Amino acid sequence: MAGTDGRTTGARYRRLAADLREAIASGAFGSDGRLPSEEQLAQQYGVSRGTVRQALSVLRANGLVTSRRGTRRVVLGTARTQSFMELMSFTLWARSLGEEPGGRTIDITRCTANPLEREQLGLAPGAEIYRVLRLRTLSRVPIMIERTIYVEHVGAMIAGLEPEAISHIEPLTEQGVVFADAEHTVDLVYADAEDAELLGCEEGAPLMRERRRATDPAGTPLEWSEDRYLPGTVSFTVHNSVASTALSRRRA
Amino acid sequence: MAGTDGRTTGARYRRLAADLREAIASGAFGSDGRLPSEEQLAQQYGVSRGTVRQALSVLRANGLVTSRRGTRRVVLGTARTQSFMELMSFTLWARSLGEEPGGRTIDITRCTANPLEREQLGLAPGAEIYRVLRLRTLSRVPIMIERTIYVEHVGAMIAGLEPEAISHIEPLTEQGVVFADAEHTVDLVYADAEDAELLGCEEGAPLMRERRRATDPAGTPLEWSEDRYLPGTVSFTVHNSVASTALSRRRA
DNA sequence: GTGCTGAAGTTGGCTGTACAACTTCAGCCA
DNA sequence: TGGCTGAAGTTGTACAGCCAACTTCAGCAC
Repeated sequence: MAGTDGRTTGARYRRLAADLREAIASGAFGSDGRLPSEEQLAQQYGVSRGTVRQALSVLRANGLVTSRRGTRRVVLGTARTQSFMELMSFTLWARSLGEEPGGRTIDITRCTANPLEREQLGLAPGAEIYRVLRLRTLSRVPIMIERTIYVEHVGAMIAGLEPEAISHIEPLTEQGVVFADAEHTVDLVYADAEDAELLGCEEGAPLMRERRRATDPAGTPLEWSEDRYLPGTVSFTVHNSVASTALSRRRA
Repeated sequence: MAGTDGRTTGARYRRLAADLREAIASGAFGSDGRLPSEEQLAQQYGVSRGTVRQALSVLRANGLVTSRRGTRRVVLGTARTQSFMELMSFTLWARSLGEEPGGRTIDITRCTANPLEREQLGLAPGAEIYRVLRLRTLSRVPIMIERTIYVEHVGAMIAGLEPEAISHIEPLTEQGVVFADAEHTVDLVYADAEDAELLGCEEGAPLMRERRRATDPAGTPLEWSEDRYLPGTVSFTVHNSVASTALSRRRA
């Protein structure tokens, strides 16, 4: 809880957003959930109305408050949306749940990217990539199988890690690799022989699949991953509104 | 394509965003995909830099462009994110794909909400709701089964429609019901007897489930729906970034 | 009581300004 | 060649102000 909340660094509007998020979670805005007016918040926190609006737009995008011309904002929910990194990193996510994350690297190889992989990572013919296969556990129970391909310079860092390393993304971050954007696609697939063996299910059993393409701040792809979860272990939730939608339903 | 693009009404930043979206889709920013600076766009369109930034933040949230201090923005992708209403309305969505949407209302009843339903819609004990069960088809092929509960005054409108009505949401919109926010949760479930009969699959077969809670601009819940899709018919895609994340992974 | 009207309150939209933080790149120096 | 430095360019953050659009509600007329 005290990781991102109550922060003392960074932009003012972000600190303010964190403050307000905490206030909402603690039920500080009464039973009707009406927030103070932007002007009142501005005076209260000693910032301009513009800064307040910036902070509130963050909460709005996260589905925490409404916004509607003519009336004060009201609390929509206290839904704790995870940070971007908690979504990228299985390890971070597990820890935020209070569970013990585990990982076993089954295989990691360096090879030339095939056409499909080149397209996913935006690479030129002949480019080298790393393929990584890992089994992920939560409190020692197998949950998910992760097939990731990394761009060469990132994969090289991964290859330098111990096979027992629980988190792959944390070391990357420490070495200056920055993940900035990702596109996630969720659908349903059936376990192949490898999935079945590693996850301990039957071949052909249904699995939830999350495919993810992540890029750095410049828009350069860094990794492309296909994760397969055992049924009943996770679900994915997304909030959207007329004001902002990053969600889409696709025909398979 | 020409539904939301090239608009001539609404806020300036929205029109500008639509313009820029179109320009990106048509590849107007060259092979490197570098956008003009905010200042240049402001002069070009005769608006202030603030308005340009508002427009660009929309594209940013949709994953169309990067944004990074110090450098110009670059095109990330042309991913067509759907409008909020296309996500809410199966009918609108199907039409945007060029497919023929169909719907058959199996059952619609008015009754007293049980505790679970009351919680979902934020109702007081004894409140009345409408339960609607529908089978949805795409080009006459069964795709999805939809179990929706509506708040009383909305359900009453639904109940007044013909059983053959393809779209339920469009009539609601015409009668002034406004959907503003929604929270979607995607996971995997197994078909019960009813699912199996209606969708033509076997009992116990895996299905993709999307649960959705939608509210009006004031934050009042309007509907709560549980949709079950046959495997291989749809997938859900969401873009997120360090700047904005409305997505979260939940432990089941 | 019912319904209308208008004032007050609130958020949305747009402009302008200023500075901070960061990236890029040319040019210089060793 | 290699690396450093500094200037120019660009986006991020914050402030202040103005008006429009909308909601709410008290007060009034009927």
